[in-house]
Amino acid sequence: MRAVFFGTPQIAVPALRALTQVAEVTAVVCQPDRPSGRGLKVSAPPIKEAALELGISVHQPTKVRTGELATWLREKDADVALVMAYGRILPADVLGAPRRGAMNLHASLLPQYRGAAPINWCIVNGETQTGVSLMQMDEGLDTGPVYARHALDLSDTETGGSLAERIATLAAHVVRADLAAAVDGKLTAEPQDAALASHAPLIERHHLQVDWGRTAIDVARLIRGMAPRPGAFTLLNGKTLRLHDARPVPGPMPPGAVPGTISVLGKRAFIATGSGTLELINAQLEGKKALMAQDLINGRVLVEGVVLGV
RNA sequence: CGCGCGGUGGAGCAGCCUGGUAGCUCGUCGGGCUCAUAACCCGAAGGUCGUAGGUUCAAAUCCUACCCGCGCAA
Repeated sequence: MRAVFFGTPQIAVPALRALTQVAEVTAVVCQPDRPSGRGLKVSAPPIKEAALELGISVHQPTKVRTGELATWLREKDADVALVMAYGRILPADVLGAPRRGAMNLHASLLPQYRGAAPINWCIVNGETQTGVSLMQMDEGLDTGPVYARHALDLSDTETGGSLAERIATLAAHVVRADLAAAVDGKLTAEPQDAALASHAPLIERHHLQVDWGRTAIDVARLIRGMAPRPGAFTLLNGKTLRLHDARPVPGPMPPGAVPGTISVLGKRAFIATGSGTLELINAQLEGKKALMAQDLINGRVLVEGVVLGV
């Protein structure tokens, strides 16, 4: 089997490595090197690094719809294009270029959580299960027929980061277990039931700001699902306070506390919410490193009675 | 040259603007107190104030350069 891999970030690296075990990977396609980070230094996507290490040639088209990419891909004479977190919606001419088209590894149990950020949103929404789906790509957003779904149980301590690692590993397993059969036509792709579909949109900054009027459980899920990146946040005296870890604690709310109010008890910090109390475990003030609650208390970043969110 | 913040005993911070004795909350070690504690009291050790220059009688503090960490934005 000859394959071309499309992907960009770290999460797709294990799948690429797995693909090299079950197919001849003739090329890797990823997003161009871009200025990024502090100082806008140009940096290469993790998939590029991995591909070069594996001795595979890398293609980084700027545009995907000019027809050039489709022509390039046709010349590769591949049986399949395997796509995971490439970062661009591929047009029909590209999808149709390999003999068996393009297949996608998606980090959810489709048709749930179609879209850009299924890993984060499923934790934020308190799901107990998610997984990886292998599907035949069509022109829609994660709408193609599904060959296989592999499920994963979520604990109430799962974070976006920990789940991303598990998803990456599982995706690699799916490549080894199901890809060849799908390409050979031994697996049938079942159409998704659109009535059951849900959407996991690209995360924007307004999604990340905590609303202390929500319940402690909701806030904790938001923090966990967005940790460690992109990270939920609140405001502390007008500065950004990124929230890395927190958990709801049992017991009644302090009477009459305004949501967002901090109370310091010994070495621990508690925050009143719209319903229930949240213990802050780890947070980071802008310009500073991430600190445990005790350090924030010692340094008087967190003091009794301060209200978060303003 | 994208914008901004920071580097002070083991941890987190204050002090810097308005140069002149190293401060606070903890931790550690020793002693004491309490039926008990998210405790409390007494004492001790521990710091080239990121690095290198400069200004000055005197620099954590003012000036210059560099190194490192972080937030935002992409």
